[in-house]
Amino acid sequence: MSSIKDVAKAANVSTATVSRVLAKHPHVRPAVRERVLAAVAQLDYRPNLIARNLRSQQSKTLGLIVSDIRNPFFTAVSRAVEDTAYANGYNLLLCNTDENPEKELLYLQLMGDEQVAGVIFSPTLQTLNRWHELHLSFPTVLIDRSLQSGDVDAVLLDNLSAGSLLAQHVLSQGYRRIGAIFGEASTTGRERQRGFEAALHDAGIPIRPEYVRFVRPQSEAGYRTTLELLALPAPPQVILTSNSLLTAGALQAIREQGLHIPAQIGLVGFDDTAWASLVQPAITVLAQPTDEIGRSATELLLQRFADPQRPTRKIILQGELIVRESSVEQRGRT
Amino acid sequence: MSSIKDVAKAANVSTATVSRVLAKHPHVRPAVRERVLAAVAQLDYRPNLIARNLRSQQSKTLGLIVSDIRNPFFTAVSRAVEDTAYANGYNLLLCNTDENPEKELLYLQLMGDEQVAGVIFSPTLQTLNRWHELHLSFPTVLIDRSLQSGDVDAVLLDNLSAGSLLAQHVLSQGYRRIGAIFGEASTTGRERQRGFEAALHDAGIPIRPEYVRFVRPQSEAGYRTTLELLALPAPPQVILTSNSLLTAGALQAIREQGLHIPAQIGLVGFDDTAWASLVQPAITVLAQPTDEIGRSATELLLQRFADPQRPTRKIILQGELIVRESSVEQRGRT
DNA sequence: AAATATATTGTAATCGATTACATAAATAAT
DNA sequence: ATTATTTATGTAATCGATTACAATATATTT
Repeated sequence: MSSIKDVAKAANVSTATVSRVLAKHPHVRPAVRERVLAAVAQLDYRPNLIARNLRSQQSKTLGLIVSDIRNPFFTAVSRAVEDTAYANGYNLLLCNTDENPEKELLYLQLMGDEQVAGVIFSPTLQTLNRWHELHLSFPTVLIDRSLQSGDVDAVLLDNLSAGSLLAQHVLSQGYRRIGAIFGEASTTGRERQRGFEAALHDAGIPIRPEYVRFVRPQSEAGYRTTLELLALPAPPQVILTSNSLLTAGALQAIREQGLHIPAQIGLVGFDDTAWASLVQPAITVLAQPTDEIGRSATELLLQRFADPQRPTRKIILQGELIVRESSVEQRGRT
Repeated sequence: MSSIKDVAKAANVSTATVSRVLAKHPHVRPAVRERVLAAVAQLDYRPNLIARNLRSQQSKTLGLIVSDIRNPFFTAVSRAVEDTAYANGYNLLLCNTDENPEKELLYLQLMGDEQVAGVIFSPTLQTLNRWHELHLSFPTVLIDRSLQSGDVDAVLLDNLSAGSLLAQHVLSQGYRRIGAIFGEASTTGRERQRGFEAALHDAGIPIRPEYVRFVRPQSEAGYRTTLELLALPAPPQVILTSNSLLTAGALQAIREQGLHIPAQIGLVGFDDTAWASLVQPAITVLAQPTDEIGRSATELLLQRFADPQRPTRKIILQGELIVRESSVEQRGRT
């Protein structure tokens, strides 16, 4: 590994001159520039980024902190984040927190220690509530979840509308007894629930508390809760889930109970995963614009680097309702 | 941000002493240690990892270079890699190459520039062929794909056995006209094919070239190729695919043709994705031990750090055949 | 008590790149 | 031709932590 000193020696100039050539400063004689470039090529010199970072007090690394990269939503977002990051000369440090506030704090601290330029983060409610005690040394863009108060950059789905849209859809299909399973770990579930209930309210449908559940956003919980809902004296005619893991669990439970979708029970969920259109019947979903979420979040962060003073911004993106067979026409039912 | 100098000043000692206290060196008077620790706590001092890395000439970062994190195999592996990395005090830099050899070279170079401690890499055939020209400055563990010659650490599936196992399974189910779609980008597809053909050969079944295809390992190619296979004068009775994206495409094509699985056409594939057991009929798959692959690869890398001289090692893991409904009993067919 | 060993702490070099400042050389202006 | 500018390059400080070496203080041995 050759250093800038080796290049300087080989080109018979000072390290300062080498640095200037590489940084494309003006005021270097063409002849000298050529000598330096030749030495660089000759030695196959590559600047040491660690040294550069130390001196410049900033790195070209972004952090991405999500609960679990295996959640298809985060998988898709992370890919978009990486693409955008690399396109702008940044690399990506990845962390999984499992919705564990302690891990979140640990990783945020790590990001500080690593001197990342900034972080894209999907926090739990707990960490969100302590946000102002944290005093992070780097800018952050929240995704998927956010504070009520608008003092952090964020890219979010319009969860209220999304919840409403899904609810309106099942209502329009004639379903009246509507079960719903939301994630409990984040603000997202709550907001989707509010949209959901608003739609029911607007349609004059009473909300039955026993139909609305908040659980850990995992397949297993979706499975268990669906069985509970189906075991009610008057089970729901359709089940709405607020993330794809819950949907998978619900689907499994419905299958095990031998119920036919959508004739005996409807099913709708969030996130257009690979399998939502592969299962039969295909699942109606509220698709999130994952690519745009990842890209916008990264761009927001880059803009924040460019102007630390500018007012925070919340980007609210709309979901897209993709109607499939799992929630078809049910008019005439009770 | 306070530096070690600030701590030294606050504790009225030299920076060397602060460093010693933090590194838990012996030979520091308890009283001084306390003073330093108090100053550290007081100032909320955290060592600057960049400076530490520069001085120690090594970082605590691993690189993970895969073709696309959205491929469920890599998603699962990456999670295991992260867990193991973090458990050992390392963080993870993530790159997606899209099977593009230029991107691979670029990212390998980046890893060098970032002075990562090591890299876990799933390379294309092209890059593998040029491996010895590369002269990487860091140790590497290959996953999923490898060189014939055993001079790089690697963690691999026993692809030959896996291919055989799947082929034997469909043979045992009475299928005789067997179509197969393999990925073309890597050695993996070739090996699975060799296992596949060996099993057919052992069973005395002739191999029909028109049934065996090599394509880009993507859903779209799986779809197109399946349509081609189904359009043959004597279409295969079962289709074997060598990764989950191909399986998804094949499934879609079969569905579109209105064919019944497994009565009219069987389907088997690789990787036990979330959806393989959710679709109906559930898909028979050769499951890869993704957790173990990720963990082993990371551990292999850590062992390499500990002993750069030790001979390279190839860890060959066995896949598990999970028989589901997509490939049931077909005895009596022609 | 002197000599020797051990414990404790500080000074300063080091990692590799960047850059403020100084200096020298070349050019332009008077 | 002399002075003022501009251009080109080098010297050395800097980023923050680690550590070889030196220096001093304390303890142990004889």
